[in-house]
Amino acid sequence: MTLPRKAKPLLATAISNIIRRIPRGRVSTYGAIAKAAGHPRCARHVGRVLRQVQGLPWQRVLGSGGRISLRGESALEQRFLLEAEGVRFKGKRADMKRFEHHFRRAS
DNA sequence: TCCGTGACGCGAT
DNA sequence: CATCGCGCCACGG
Repeated sequence: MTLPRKAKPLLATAISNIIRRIPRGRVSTYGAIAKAAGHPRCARHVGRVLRQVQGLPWQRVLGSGGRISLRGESALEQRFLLEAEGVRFKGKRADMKRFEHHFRRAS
């Protein structure tokens, strides 16, 4: 039976799982996460997922180039948390050369 | 179903 | 470096 099984792509789940793979002391970007999750054009959704889903290492997700996308105090907290786990910054951006996490095909 | 809304990204100015 | 504009796309009202 050609079951029109919707099997929702569950973008939120895919994205959440990817984010959970970022190890302590390393970071990634919205775009890279969307891509690794199999939804290369859904960078904007990564942010939404981070707000909805609790328990994710949200502080390890940065904007392109290692920039913090949050504003105000949240931005300060994110930077504080990252530096606390060893991530170093160069001006306003994290040193991606050394701290960006590169996802692999099959975890 | 249509419409506004983003924790975005990137090129142009 | 700071801004702007536009494409992108799942969600919720």
